Amino acid sequence: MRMSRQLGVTLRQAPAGAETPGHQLLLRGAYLRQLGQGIFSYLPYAVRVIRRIEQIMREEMEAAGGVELSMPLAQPGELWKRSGRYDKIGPELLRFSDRRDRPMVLALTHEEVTASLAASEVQSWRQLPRLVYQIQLKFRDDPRPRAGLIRTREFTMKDAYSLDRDERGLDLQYDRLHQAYLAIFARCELPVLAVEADVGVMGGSEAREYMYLSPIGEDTLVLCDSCGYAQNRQVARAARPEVPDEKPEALERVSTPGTTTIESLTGHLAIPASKTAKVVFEATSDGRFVVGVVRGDMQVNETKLANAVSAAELRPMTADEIAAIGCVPGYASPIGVGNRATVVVDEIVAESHNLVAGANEEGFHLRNTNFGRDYDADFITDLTAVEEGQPCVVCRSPLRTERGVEVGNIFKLGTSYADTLGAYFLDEDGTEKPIVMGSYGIGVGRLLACIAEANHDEGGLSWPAAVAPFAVHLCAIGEEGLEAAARIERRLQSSGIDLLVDDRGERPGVQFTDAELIGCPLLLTVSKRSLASGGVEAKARKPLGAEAQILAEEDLVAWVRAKLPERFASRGT
RNA sequence: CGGGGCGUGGCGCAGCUUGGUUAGCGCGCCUGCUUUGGGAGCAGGAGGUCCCGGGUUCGAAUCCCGGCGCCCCGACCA
Repeated sequence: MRMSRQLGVTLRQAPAGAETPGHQLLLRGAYLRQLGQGIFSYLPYAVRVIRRIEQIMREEMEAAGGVELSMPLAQPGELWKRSGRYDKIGPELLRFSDRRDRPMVLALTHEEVTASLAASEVQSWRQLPRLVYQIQLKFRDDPRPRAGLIRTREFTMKDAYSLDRDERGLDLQYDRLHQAYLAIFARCELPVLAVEADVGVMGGSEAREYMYLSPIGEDTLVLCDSCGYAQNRQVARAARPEVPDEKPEALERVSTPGTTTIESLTGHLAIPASKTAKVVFEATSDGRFVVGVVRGDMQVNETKLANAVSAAELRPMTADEIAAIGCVPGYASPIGVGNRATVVVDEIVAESHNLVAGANEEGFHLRNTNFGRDYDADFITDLTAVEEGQPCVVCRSPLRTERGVEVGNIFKLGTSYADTLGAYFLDEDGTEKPIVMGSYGIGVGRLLACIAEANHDEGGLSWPAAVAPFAVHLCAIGEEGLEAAARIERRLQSSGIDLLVDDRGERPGVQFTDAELIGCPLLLTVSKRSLASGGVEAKARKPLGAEAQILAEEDLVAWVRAKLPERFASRGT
């Protein structure tokens, strides 16, 4: 590509609002422009990086047995009503009407269409297993896009769906996709950590997320350095503390004026927070009230609470709603709530004796509350949020937390989509069974953004060879340089080497700084001076400021191929 | 959705508190001359509904009201 034909100019200063280094450099380097909140145009350089990433994904998906197809972005709302997600998913699902006033949605993922295709195409166990994938736009009307491409509303995703006869088949594909994903990220040179994750609105039984560790990440990961335990904080567990073995004592009402927090309560009664219980009030989107109870020294993990009551999402209850179930904020407990709310008690609380809890009366608490005697629960489960330093559930070493960006995920979906959308097949034994599905996604733009975050220096971007927009950036300086550059361009291109030629006639300094900013792995300079010394100045982008060597034009192709083996070797070729 | 911030030529910003001549600066852009290996110099020039709508006023970028857009924190989330 000739730089003189490029649409988009490099910027000396990043537009205000670009916060992360990667986002700033993608804007400055003329890769990216923002059109609206969470909506971006990809300029020619970015498109080339995306093509490289997508090619890697295609190769690895094909190697995993996948076949590529393409499913629509705009879909009938009816389909989503059948799966139940039309009502389950909130405003992130963009809904609109077509000209005949029929409900439509922009897909934020493609389980429904896949199941619908499976229903019509798969009749026999002989047609299973299958793995389909696509690289497709998605739209998710996110309440808060951020950090450039890290979180957008419109985004391209490589999504794949597995279809199997049974759980065993799903397990096999799930493991195969895990390996494929590790291969994709490795080839993109993005370090990722696979962590166990919550299944969320996707439904299903098991999920894993691929995390690029970075402070700009929005997920908190719980890690154990000694045994390798790694889970998203949404599902992570710590080892449970010892619960003292006590005999239940008699319930006692005590005056505790002005103690609406655990801190003030423990101070007033001179007891540790671990001898108290506290309560959170949440409501589900279908109107159920939920009371969660954890020990006073612990925090509620909302994801766990939502999962306990099979709710897609929770919102805090209003003061009126709390009063309606007989509770008093600050002096609350599940005692007396009865069936006015779903009570979920953390397992540690359920095992503990004689905790101090609210009396549901302004200014009063109760000593010696005991689960089972004084109140009951609809569910007993782990509700606690893991904190840094707590002992690992596996090996009891202190846990560490870290931020991460989720660049990919894999889900075992099970049969829920097949059941709701009628995707059944006739098994070998003559019985009709639902197809067992898995779902596997990688955000293409987010992956590009993470690679940019992970690969830059003071000079600008510095792409891994496998995904760089061009293998070579050639600066043509002066009349002699331009003439030689045309020759070099023909020579490299005829050998299958893609290059960006800076033929703008800018001053050398401008060309050099732009070359470093754009970040192609190999930098060539041709000029009157270099020609006089015998050819072309050549050096790698990394490390910044490396000494260049002079190469004869006829040696360039061999040099490039030797420097970038990963770019010219693709899987299976 | 709650809290905070911002909106002035392509980009970055000043001006607004205390209303008052032609709305400024840096970068970029155009023309000419000089220069030509690390973001050139000189000279000349183009380019602005000061986010939008209302209001106050003799007069609004500036004050008031309403709206829109974007960013950050939180809630939420592939």
